[in-house]
Amino acid sequence: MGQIHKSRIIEQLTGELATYPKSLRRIAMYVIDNPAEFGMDSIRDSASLIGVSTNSLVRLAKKLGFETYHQFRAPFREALTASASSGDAGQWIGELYERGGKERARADAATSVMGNVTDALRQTDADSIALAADCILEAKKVFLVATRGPYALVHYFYHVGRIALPNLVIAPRHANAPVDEILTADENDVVLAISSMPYSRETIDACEMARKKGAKLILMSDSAANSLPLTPYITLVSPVSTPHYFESYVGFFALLEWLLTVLVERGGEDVQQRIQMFNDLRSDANLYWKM
Amino acid sequence: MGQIHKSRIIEQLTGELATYPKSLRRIAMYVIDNPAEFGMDSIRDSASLIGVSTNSLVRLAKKLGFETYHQFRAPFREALTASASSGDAGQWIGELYERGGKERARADAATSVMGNVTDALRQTDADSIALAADCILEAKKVFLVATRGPYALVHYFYHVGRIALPNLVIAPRHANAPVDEILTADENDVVLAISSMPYSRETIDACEMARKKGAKLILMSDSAANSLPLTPYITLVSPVSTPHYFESYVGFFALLEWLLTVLVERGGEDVQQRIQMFNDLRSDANLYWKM
DNA sequence: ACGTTATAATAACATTTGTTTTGTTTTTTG
DNA sequence: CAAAAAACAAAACAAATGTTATTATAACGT
Repeated sequence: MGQIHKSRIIEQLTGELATYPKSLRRIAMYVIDNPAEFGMDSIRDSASLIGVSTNSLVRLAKKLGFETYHQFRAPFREALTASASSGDAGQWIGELYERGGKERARADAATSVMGNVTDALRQTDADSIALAADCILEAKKVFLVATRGPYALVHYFYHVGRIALPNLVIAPRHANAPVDEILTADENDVVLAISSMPYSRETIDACEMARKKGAKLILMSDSAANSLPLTPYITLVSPVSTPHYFESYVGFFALLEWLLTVLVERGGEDVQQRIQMFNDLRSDANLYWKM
Repeated sequence: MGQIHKSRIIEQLTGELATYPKSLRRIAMYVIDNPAEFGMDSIRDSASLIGVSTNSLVRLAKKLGFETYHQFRAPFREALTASASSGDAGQWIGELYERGGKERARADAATSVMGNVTDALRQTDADSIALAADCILEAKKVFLVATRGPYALVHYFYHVGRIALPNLVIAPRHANAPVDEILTADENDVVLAISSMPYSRETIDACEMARKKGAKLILMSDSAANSLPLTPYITLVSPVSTPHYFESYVGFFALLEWLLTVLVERGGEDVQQRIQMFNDLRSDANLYWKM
């Protein structure tokens, strides 16, 4: 019951986000991206984390039709306890912790990495992936846009995906800016962009150009709310946070592999034949080591 | 982190349960059986649900060594938010599977991605990672070798790692074969190679050259046994198998992020300062999008 | 049985949390 | 540009939550 209400609230927030004034919008974005923390924290904690006053939270609750802030937060709390009761997939991590010492550090690292992967897979629904796959399969051209860290992800996607799809283009190539490639895009094309907050300006420029040209935008980001101004056709969300000094993209990587899987599936017989052909050609060309 | 503390507390409660007096025992049983509710509810709610007074809960907290009831409950709260974001991938996959048909294939994809990450982290012990990190930190130069799919992994490792380590070199560069770079390697250097069966001949050539020059070889592979002829100094193993037509490198990716984490940890203060400096320079240079 | 100690409930207290009020700033409208 | 309306933060207020003190009860040893 609570689950449903929670998702309905998030849906409403997402839809009405654009019409909200400054503070309420910041709250809505925070709630959309951090439903668990929002459910757990007190009104003061949430307010200070978001950077607004407490009664801004109360006003948003009233605006959404709730009598009190309590009623607004309640569905998020129920969702928390509901999700906690189901399976413990990562029990082995806890056992690691028991051993202490280096194993404990390993448990921390594993928790963080595993958490991002499972979160990415759980938050993304199969329909979004399927829709993205269909878009990509139907597109005339697919531009892959990313800079810095996520560029490696795009490279991987290109390397595997081009076997199935002859129409992939990595956007920043030939020492160009990404936007230079997107100039040739049109409404038959798809742009797949990967970036996390704070967004790379180059990537955003490319996304905006893509929308202007009428191409469909598939965005992989760590925040659904922050990406709304770009009006993506599909948004695939994965967390990137770690307890350390850099961001973790393993969640994105997992999503990309899932997307590749679905692409091959939906591509049908001929795609699978193409893959087989590639592999055959490679071993003929003495690309593999013989022991 | 919270997950782990929570399970330790529950373990303690379970063990000492028999020695507790009546009220404390009732509380302990309740907490063991209803950790989620206990984490969510207020002290009065829990007390009335259990049928004891509020300060019985406080006494139990003190008995367990906590300063306050808050500290006693905190791990359970953290575990709640943690499980909401990462806990029940298994359940979610199970639901997909129930639907049958195409949904079942998608469940398989998610299962295999998750499984590869889990196995990679579980099979690799912390000592190997720590040893690899020390080798890399002490090396004069570190050559990163990979071709095709894994090249994206090396690119990512380079992108993040060069912030901490100024001595990284991607081996296949300037349209060279990997082995061309390795020609300059010596016994003070380390070669980090990534490849899965069947091994890329180019990568293997580079590895053999590295050994001949006296450099230490760190190999990431899907098989420890098959890599033995290369006499690697350290072998990091992750499965790459999927039920589909291509290999999954998400396990390697997870291992690399773990290695990066340990590198930053062991690199100490100056490495962390370098990372901060990089980030500052980037935002100064208008590389990030302002909303 | 008696006194002592441990355990527990009640109630008083202090802190935190949610709500409402007030005044100021920002935005909108004429 | 000025007036009105909306949005907001700060602070006052009330309710809840957590903590401590007091008192009563149960368990234990001599």
